[in-house]
Amino acid sequence: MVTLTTSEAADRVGLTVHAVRYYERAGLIPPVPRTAGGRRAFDDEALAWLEYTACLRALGMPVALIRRYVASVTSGSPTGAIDLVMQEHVEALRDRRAQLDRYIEMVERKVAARRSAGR
Amino acid sequence: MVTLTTSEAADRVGLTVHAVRYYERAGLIPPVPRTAGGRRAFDDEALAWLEYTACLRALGMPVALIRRYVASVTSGSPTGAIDLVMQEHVEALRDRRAQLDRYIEMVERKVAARRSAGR
DNA sequence: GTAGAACTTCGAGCGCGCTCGAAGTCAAGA
DNA sequence: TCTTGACTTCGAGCGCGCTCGAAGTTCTAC
Repeated sequence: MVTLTTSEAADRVGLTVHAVRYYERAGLIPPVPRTAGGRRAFDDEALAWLEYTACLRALGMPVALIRRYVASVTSGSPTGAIDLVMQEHVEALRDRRAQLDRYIEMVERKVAARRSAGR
Repeated sequence: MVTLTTSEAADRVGLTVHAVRYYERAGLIPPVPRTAGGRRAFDDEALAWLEYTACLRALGMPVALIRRYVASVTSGSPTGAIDLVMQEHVEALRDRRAQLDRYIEMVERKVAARRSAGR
């Protein structure tokens, strides 16, 4: 089994080592397997979690919500409540996308107007 | 000329009065016209600025950048540099939208997978 | 065996973007 | 005129999400 060190994993997902450690400490990813010497050894699963969490953060999902999600999944909680939360997040993302479309158009018009007005 | 008070303007664009005052103080909007008593009286132009700035903030444009933009426009600076910055921001928005699309799909797959796996 | 790099934990600090409270001023209604 | 309440400035405080430094440990190369 190939494993990665903290810095390798951080590079892989585009985070700093500090951020990666913070993610584990803050419960944004499940505990990462360790070597005999106590160092993190990211296996495929740990890396997948890290990637997924990095994605959720990039989407603007709050740390507290990701923490709840991770806790729910790792505890094997049978309630579907957290999935509902995720579903809602996806809905919110769609809204945000639509809003983004409108905003892009608005900013473009502004820029174009200023350009045609001779700066 | 119809003008709005701070709280009316704030309601209109979905900000708090504190945030509106902060925006002016921080140079995110040009100085707002005042009544004889020193109170803000938002005319159409001031309101348009407020709406636009609120939009830019919602898009994630940093306060410092908006400040530069506002300073550039209000000073009538002839350089097109700030427009370039805005153009770059629009490009960044497009990238972000594309990323958002990918992420939405990714999260959806995850949610669907957990659902079909019986929670 | 030892130097040095890379890792570890812990806790403090920081930048952003507001947010709020204090203390005072202004405006509209009774 | 007086009350009520929304407005004003100013500066401090705060929550989030890292970020960094200190002090110590472990791994790797020589």
